[in-house]
Amino acid sequence: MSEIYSRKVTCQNCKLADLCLPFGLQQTEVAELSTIVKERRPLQLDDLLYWQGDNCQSLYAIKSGSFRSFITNADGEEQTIGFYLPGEVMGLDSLQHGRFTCSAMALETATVCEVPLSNLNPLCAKIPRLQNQFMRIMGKEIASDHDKILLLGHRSAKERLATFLLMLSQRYAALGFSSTVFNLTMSRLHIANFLGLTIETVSRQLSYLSQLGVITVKQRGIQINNLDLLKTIVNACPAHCTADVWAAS
Amino acid sequence: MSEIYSRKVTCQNCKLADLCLPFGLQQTEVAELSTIVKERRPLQLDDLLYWQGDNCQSLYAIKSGSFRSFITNADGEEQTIGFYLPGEVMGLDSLQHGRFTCSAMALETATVCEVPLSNLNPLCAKIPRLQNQFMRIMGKEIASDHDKILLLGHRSAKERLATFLLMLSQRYAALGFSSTVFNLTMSRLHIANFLGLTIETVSRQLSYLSQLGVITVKQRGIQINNLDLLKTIVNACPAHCTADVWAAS
DNA sequence: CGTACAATTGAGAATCCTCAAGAGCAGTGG
DNA sequence: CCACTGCTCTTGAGGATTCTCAATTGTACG
Repeated sequence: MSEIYSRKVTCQNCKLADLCLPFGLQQTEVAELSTIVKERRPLQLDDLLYWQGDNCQSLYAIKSGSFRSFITNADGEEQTIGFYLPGEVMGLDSLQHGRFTCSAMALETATVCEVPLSNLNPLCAKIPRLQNQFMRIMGKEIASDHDKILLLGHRSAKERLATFLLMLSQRYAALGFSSTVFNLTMSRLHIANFLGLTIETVSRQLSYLSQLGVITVKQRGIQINNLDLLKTIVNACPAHCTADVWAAS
Repeated sequence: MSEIYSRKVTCQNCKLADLCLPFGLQQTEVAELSTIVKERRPLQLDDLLYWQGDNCQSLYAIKSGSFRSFITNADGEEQTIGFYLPGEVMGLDSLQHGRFTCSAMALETATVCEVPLSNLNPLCAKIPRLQNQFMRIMGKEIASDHDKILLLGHRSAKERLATFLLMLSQRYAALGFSSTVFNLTMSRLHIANFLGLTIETVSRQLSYLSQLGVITVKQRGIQINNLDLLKTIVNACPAHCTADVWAAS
């Protein structure tokens, strides 16, 4: 571990560059961006990256590991808003008033690149390509949030689970990982909390998908056996469809 | 009508400036911004401002009226993502790939200011305050979407309706309109579609809130009689609470 | 090996949906 | 002015999905 962190890590040699702020930039521009990245910070499981209400000085790009963002309501209940994987940028919700509107917690050992806003803004003005990429990242966050709104507003428990797995699959694929075999870094409770379901319902739907043969579940381990069928369930499964209908296809 | 549109409309004399892109800018900067606003376009009920999949050349700031944004799925079903009021900017979801990921339709007679991206980006680089305000607007969109995710994932039908009305109330208040008396510009169907409910449930919950005396409903007309109680329902109403509990407070 | 925690499975209850009918309102035409 | 039509909205009854409560199983860790 220490060997990894002693080696100088820059945006130039980062494998995630194409998903992150450097995408589309020229070599010299990436180098310039790299100079403003303040710190590569390691975190452990359940470490808080930032807390709801904190003053936001920086955005955070995930270099490794995964995070959960959540809002704590007046009763102290945590309500999960989303999950973040490497290459994704966290903290964009704070740009409205300069304060984080949610908290971010590490789901496993993780590292983040801290990008101070006081440096990023001038650099965006100087490098139009960076400005464009930052816009793309914000647009992606908004489009992704719209997908979540669709998911929560218009899908049954079965579809929510299928969609959740498919989204993870696609995000892992974009990272160069397997799209069919991966480990969930979040607990059933976090999944349930995110999908607006109970852990029992999450467990039941996972069992159901497992019985169909679409996936194999072994604790946090997920294997997708039939990606096409999973997509079919995501797109067209009406609330009243039965197991038999889908088993037949 | 023609009289209004013949008069030169600029960002400088726009009453919504403080909610929109000009906020925080100096006089000369507002004037400069105003020159890139291409067109003030009037629309009628059910007119499409843009269509899902269209190439996005411009963002649209609402000057008057209201809009509904929605995604059409493979089966042709419309799924409402959100509602937009004057001073709000539409089209931010398209910044990821340059194409609109949803459609926008006028809920009533409306006018929008078209802001070409090809002009806005260079101007942001030139005017840091505009850059900052644009960031704030995008942050607001993201924070607002997070609120919707919370609403749909963690709230009962009763709370969803109460929250929906409270959010509208606050947005109207920000516009200088009454926060307690307003007309819904969207049908029950659109509300239901947005909240992930059926129109029957929406109607029932409105009746319920009406019986409690919290609101008075007359078709599209809404009057909030007890804003505090409405907020109480929004914040703390567990799924199993009964009418009596709330009537007592 | 025992404890603590996470996850699964089952049975009954509550919420919300589906289907159906009726009421209210706007617009049209006689 | 009134009846008719079409539409939106409301209200009711029964059914389906999901939640709640409870017990069991499985896994990790000391």
